[in-house]
Order: sequence, then structure tokens, then C-alpha cells
Amino acid sequence: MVAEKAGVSVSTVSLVLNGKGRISTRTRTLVEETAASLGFILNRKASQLRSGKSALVGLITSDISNPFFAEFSAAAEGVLADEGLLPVIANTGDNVERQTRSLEIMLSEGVAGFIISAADGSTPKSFDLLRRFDIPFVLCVRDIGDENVDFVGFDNVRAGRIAGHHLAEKGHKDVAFIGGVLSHLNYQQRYQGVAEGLGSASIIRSFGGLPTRTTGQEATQVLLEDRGATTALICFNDLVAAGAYSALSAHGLSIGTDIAVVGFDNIPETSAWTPPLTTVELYPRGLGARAAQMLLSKIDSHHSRPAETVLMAPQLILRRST
Amino acid sequence: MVAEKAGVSVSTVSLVLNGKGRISTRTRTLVEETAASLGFILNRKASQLRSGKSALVGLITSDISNPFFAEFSAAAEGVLADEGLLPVIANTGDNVERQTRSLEIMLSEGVAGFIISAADGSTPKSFDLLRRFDIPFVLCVRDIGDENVDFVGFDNVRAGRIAGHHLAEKGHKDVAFIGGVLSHLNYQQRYQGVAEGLGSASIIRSFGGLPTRTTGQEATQVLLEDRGATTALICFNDLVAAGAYSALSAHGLSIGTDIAVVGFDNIPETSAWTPPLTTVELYPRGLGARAAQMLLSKIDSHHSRPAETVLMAPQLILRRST
DNA sequence: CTGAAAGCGCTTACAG
DNA sequence: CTGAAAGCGCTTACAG
Repeated sequence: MVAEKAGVSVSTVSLVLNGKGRISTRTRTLVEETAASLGFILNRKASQLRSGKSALVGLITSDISNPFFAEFSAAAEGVLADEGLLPVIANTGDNVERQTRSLEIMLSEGVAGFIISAADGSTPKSFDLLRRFDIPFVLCVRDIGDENVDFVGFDNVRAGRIAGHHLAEKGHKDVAFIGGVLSHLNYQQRYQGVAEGLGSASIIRSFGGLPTRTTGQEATQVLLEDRGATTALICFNDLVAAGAYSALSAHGLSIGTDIAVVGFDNIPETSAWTPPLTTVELYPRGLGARAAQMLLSKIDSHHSRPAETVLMAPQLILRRST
Repeated sequence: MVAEKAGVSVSTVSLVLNGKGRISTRTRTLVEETAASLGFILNRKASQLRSGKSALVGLITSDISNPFFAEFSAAAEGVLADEGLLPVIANTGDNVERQTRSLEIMLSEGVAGFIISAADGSTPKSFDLLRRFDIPFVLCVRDIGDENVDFVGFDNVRAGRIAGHHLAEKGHKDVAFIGGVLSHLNYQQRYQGVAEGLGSASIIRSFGGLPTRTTGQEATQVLLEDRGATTALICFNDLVAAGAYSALSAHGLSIGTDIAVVGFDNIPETSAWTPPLTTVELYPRGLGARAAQMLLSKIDSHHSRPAETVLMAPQLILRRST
């Protein structure tokens, strides 16, 4: 360590730099000053190797350029940074193998824990690696149906119910559910909620697909070829709604008057659309922050803490598309 | 190292796991098999401490939830991941001090290099720390006017000229430039280009502000209180254009017929707007990928490589808002 | 082709 | 209050 050129031992330097032990004010300031003047920067690789602690946290999502995850990640970064922790990111593209590879390399880098929005197709087994090394992790957004794992997400059934109920109140009885992968828990729960909210006298037609703008556009086009009595679109998420908007207006339909549209997520762009989108707030930023907090507390307590599930209550954001 | 419980020395294990040295096929497979069966995961903290190499790259932007940087970062992550590198992210919120702190902690974590979109107010001095430690870094998107540094960005003057010229061709002579911080190089160059493209007989009114949706909305409202003969809006970027869209339609103006709007960036959402936005493509993904490639080549060659500036040629994306 | 030894830069008991 | 020594898990010359 360079700073020992101030005439003291390495141990002493380490002690003052870490604010540990009892060091005389004189040597303390001496060390601090020489460290500053030398522009000393701690090598955490070495310190972590010895102490076993890490300032890195793995942050794994399917695609950080998806506005939902961009918001989610930015919020997580914020709370992590406040604790001096740094997120290491990886996109899985919803590929389980890529996810496993990211897990391995991050583990290898010695991250202190993980925040993971599981790739499609993940099972509880996908994270056995982390259990084996006893690394704390919290899953979020995507529920893989494992009750023994910490999870922060939202109540999908309730979110669906809110959307369905809102439409029912507006008198819609024949509705299209656009986008979403039919085999996923997120979809099934949301669909169930929609059905409940709409009530038993209603009709729902489903047009599945990956939750992207493209799906929204294409599925809406298909729908419009034979619209029937459909008066409202429930879009799996706001990205899908974006695509639906463009297909709808390409058809000359006026959103909010000719046809209603509701989304899920409340990503920032939706409030600037024409008309602003009515959507079910799923708190991407709140989830990111909460997941980071939960991980932090897991890292602190580490053992002997039962698994927690926190579900944020979705909320209707009433705007002009319905 | 656990794997030496296969009867060989640590050195040998290290050699086979790194594919170095000449090892007999027999011991090689023996080691590989026992490593696999034991679920061995290399501790890179240790290996990096010794070898001085790192698999971490610092990725610093003002805000990763900004769609431009979300795209940028996702693309950078892609090319980094292909090389087995992992991005560590930090948002500066355009605060130079936060940027410095992130630089320090990442340095401390031993990143192999940096990709940085400089926070507003950065000067060449802001990165002296990296020069002192001889850490490769590439700046991008925001030009801080340092010619001795690797930079990947776009030609702002040209981008502005494209937008101005397009509007001039459509017969617009009285134009408002919405959003953007007037003291920034990016703004000044873009403005200069717009003026050139529009031609000398035109009028440009400026409504500055941080390049956000909110600014777009508020500045457009101010403009509309006294619109005068203004027939077109040039928005500093697509986020500003989003805000402008909502203010415009709240005023009952039909975009593309009553008034023209053009943006910069071409973030994904713009193509789904009503009407789709005419914008100047600035290649967020291309920039991210290119910056990562450039950093990679810097890390390889390391010394004796003159600074490079690569500017991507902007391109008009003609859609229906003009 | 393989092993023993040194050393990367720290932190952490342990003496004193 | 401070120092000497061991050791975190690797890689890398150096012998053999």
C-alpha cells in the first residue's frame, strides 16, 4: 500500500481508512492526508478477497431497453448507489441459458446478491446455483411460482380486475385482450382478473403475442379486420397499447370515443400520448426501489429470515383513452 | 482451490481452466471433470488481483431510464457480453460530483475501462482521474470539446441541418426550437445546423429547457399562447417532441396538417405515435455498440493508439408529423 | 508435462 | 494505540 510511505504500517493505514480500531488523532490525520495527497484509491478486489464482502449487485432483466425495466433499473440503481453499491447488469432476452450464464459470471465476479426478473421459462431450479453458494437474491415482476423465495411484484389478478371493472362501468361488454403470452402466469392471472372485473355477461377475445409494440400493432390490425361488436381493447401492457394506438389511428378510429384502450404498467410515455392512456399503474420505479431495499436487508440479516412476498397494489390511472 | 482434491496441484488446475500451458489430455479431462462435478466457480476477485485483468466495464450515463440511454446501454451490454464482459452502471443525473464519485468507486472495483456519456458541466479535467490510473475510456454522445480523447457521437450540425432543410423544403419559414439547454455544445451545434438548413430568410424562436417531456409540454404551451406565424416545431429531442405532441393536441391542433413537428434521436416509441414522428435518426443503439467496440479495442491495444473520434451520420426518418 | 513458491493488495486476529 | 504475520484464491515465472 502506497500510503505507508507516511511512516506507519499497512495495518494502521487499513484501520484508519476503514474507520476501525482506536487510532490516535495524530496518525489518523497523517494517514488521511498522505492518502489524499497521493490520490490513493482502495483496491477493492483485494479487500473483498480478504473480507469476503462485495460492493457489486447483479441486476438481471430480460431487456433493460424496455421502458418498464429501464424505469425499474434506474430506481434500483438509485437505492443501491445510496448504500455505495453498484449494479452489474445483464439482459437475458428471456433466454434461460443466457440467464444462467449471467448468473455464473456474476457469481464469479463475487456479487453480493441479485435482483432478478426471471427470464421466461425459468423454474425454481434455475436459481439453485445461487442457493448452493448461499447468495441472497430477490425475484421480481415475474412470478415463477416458488413460495420459498423473496419476491416483489404486483397483484396481477387485482390489476386485471381493475381494468375490467373500469371498462364494465363504462358500459363495455365486448372486449379484446391484446398481446401477452398465454402460457405465462402473469398473463393468466391478469386475464382472470379482467374476466372477473368485466363480469360474466361479457365477451373477451384474446390476441396473444410477445408484449411488444409490434404485437400491439399487428394484433390490432387482425382484430380490426373483423371487429364485430368490440368496443374496447385491453392491452397486456403499455408497449402493446402503443402499437394498438398506431393501428387504431391508421384505421381512422378515434381512441377514447370510437374505441376505448386500457394498458398496464404506466410507463412515462403514456401520459404524453394522444389521447393520454388510461392504464393500470404497476409501479416500475417502486418495484425497483423495493426490490433493492429487500435485497439490502437480506444481505444484512443474511440467514434466518423467512422468505417474503411483497405485492404492490395496482391503481387505475384514469386518462382519456377510455 | 477445491478442484485439487483431484490429486493435482493448484497450478495445474489453473493451467487447464485457463487453457494455458501444455497439459496431458489425461490430467486435463480429469481436472475438467472434477471441476464440473464439484460445481467449481472461479473466484475472479482473486484471479484479477493477481493477473490485473478485469471483466467489468463502467457504463456511466445521466439516466438509464431515458429511452435514448436505455437503448444505448442495451446495445453496449450486448457487445460487451459477447466478450464475456459485464457492464457496471451508474446514473449521474447530470451531476458532476456524482459522476466523480461513480468514477472513483468503479475504479476501486477495478473496472477494465469506461464508457461515459459525460454529465453536463464536465470538463476534460473531470476525467483526469482515469488518465492518472491509465484506465482506457471512451466518451460518447456528449462532446466536452476534448480532442485528445476517444469519442463516439453524431454530427450535430449536420443533424440540425437535415431537420432545418427538410422543413424549409416543406415551405416552413417561421419555426420554434423547443427544449435543450442553450449553453451546451450539443444544443449550439444543433441550432447552428437548423439555422443553416432553414436558410437565411427564416425566423427561429427558441424555448430552452432540459430535454424532457415536461419541458416539451410546457414550452409548447407557452409558444401557443402567442403562436404568431409559427408553422413548425423543431424539438431538441424526441422526449421533448412527446411533450409537444400532448400540448399540441390539447390545443386541438392536428399535428402534420395544422403544424409540423420534427424531433431528434429516433427512440422506438416515436414510430407508434399519432401521427408517427418525423425525426432525425441519431442511432442510440449504434452508438452504444460502437462505443463498446471502441473500448474493447482500446483495452486490447492499450497504449500507443491515437485518440479517435467517430461521428455517425444522422439520417432523416420521414414520417407523418411533417 | 507438472509442482512448489512467491506475490497480487488488502484485512484481521494477535501481540505488545 | 500500533506493528508483524497470516491468509483470502488465484496466476505466473521458475524448476525439474
